[in-house]
Amino acid sequence: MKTVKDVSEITGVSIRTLRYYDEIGLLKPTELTNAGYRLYDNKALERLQEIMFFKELEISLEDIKRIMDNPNYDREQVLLTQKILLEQKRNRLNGIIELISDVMKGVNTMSFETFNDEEVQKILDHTLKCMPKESLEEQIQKYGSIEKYRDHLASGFSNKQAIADVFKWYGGKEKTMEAIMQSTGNTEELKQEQQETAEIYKQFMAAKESRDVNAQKETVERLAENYKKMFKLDNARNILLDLASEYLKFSQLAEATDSQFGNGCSEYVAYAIQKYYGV
Amino acid sequence: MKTVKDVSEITGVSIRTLRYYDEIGLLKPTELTNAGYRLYDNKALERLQEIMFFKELEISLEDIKRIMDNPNYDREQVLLTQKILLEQKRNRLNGIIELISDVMKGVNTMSFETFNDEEVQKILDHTLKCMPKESLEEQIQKYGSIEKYRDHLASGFSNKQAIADVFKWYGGKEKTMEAIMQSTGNTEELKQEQQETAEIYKQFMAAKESRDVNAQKETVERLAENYKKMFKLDNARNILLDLASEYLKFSQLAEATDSQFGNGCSEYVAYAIQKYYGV
DNA sequence: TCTACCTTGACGCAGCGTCAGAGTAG
DNA sequence: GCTACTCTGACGCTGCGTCAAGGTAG
Repeated sequence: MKTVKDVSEITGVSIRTLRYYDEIGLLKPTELTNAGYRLYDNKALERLQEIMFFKELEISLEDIKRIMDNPNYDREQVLLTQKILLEQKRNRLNGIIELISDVMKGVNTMSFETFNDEEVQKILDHTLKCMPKESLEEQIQKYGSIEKYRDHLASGFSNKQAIADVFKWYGGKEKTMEAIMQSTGNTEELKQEQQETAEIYKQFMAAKESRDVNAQKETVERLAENYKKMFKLDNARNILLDLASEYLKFSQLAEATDSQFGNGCSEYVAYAIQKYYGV
Repeated sequence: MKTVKDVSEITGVSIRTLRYYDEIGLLKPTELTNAGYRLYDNKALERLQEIMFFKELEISLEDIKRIMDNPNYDREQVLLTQKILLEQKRNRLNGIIELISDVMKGVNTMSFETFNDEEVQKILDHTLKCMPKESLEEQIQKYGSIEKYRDHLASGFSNKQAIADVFKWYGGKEKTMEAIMQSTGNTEELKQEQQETAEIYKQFMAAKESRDVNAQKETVERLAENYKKMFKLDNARNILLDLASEYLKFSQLAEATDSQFGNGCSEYVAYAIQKYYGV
């Protein structure tokens, strides 16, 4: 029979921990002396070893208790679930690590101030100038005059949430301005980008059919690269995650995507993105 | 001026969180009404956005506060530190995930019972039978008789901690027995294994010289593979981590390794292993 | 009697969620 | 006066570390 100190020294588990395990009923001492001293036998030690093993797998004490108290509990199922959970966590960390790396590349600019009027004017000018003639005329038709359309665009800048999202993608005001100013209205380029995007979505549908986990992952990476190029982003994580949640809202965007590439496409892409980034 | 509810709806941050940020001084409301209602202006919203951004990077609220309250605080340094920390976490997860995968392959056996006498006898018989003749004779010289040597070996089985370690490597009793019984005393094989190990350690020293992070990682992987083969393990994580901590104790093993492969070798290998598994 | 153990509380940690009870704005 | 807010406590969660105050074994 060993005292708490013995057990602690043998196993490296702290005395407080032994008390706690007793408290929550995970590891009761084999017996108690008259004075209430805890005594453990070898079986208790073995149980403790097994507890430590599961703890290393980051399984919660409550789950460990469940596993060990029902010998017919499906350990394999528990391990599998735990593995999936840890993979998710790891993927999330990978996403964040990548985000930090990319933020650090352009680390000089991380202010979250909103645009002032002058900057808004500049952006609008640029936007209108770069729009393809046909779509500009279309919009003018729709809004009545170019001034009204301009006001509509400007009103977008009062939508705090939208701006916050954009900042989140770009990491700050300067970057956002820069990206907007660099974007051209080059129709040819636009077409190419659309074609590339279409291909990627087809690739998603193929991965969906074949249930190929690796293909799924690679397609998400391709999509990320594409978004980085298209929007001149350093990092695509946030914008892709926003895209995913938009898809999952059964929004117009989801409908449009599904009707173009097949039913369930948007849902699959959303799922793939979230899985990739561990969300 | 926005109330807590407005801010919560705009940003998705809960009201309780706003109260908490006020409490710890991370985000104070712009002003308070006579009745004590919290009111926030746009600047506060922007600050909140920035807070959310840092929070996404898993930076603690205390650190966020420090970063934001000293504008001349070295953000780049904070990001770098955070990145290293997250990479460490990720590596740890990778190790655990691998461990689970390997445990699941031989999932039938996960009992931590100790050996009974009969089993101990079997193991001892096998060990003695497989030992190269010269070393057996050497040990007999040392201990006086074969019986005494046998007793010495058997006493090793009463060292609970050693057994616990072995079980941790193998995942249970059955596996351990199996591994022991399969191990042969083939001298030729042993020599080859030693040579392979020596090569790996030289590779470590080369990586040490060149400060090549990738080479370091790959060498750890090679070492892991080697251990798996040598000891017929499913997974080498635990045994390598034990090896690392043994090296860091400036033990005999560390001294021997250093004298064979060069000064600082054991320390470097230990560091590489711990880094690889994120410990 | 001295010393090295042992015991049971109880607070603290991070970042809020989730009540309860009471006041306030419109 | 009704409703939808708002406020300030205060406890709970996880897994212990770290005291304090007091009993016990040898």
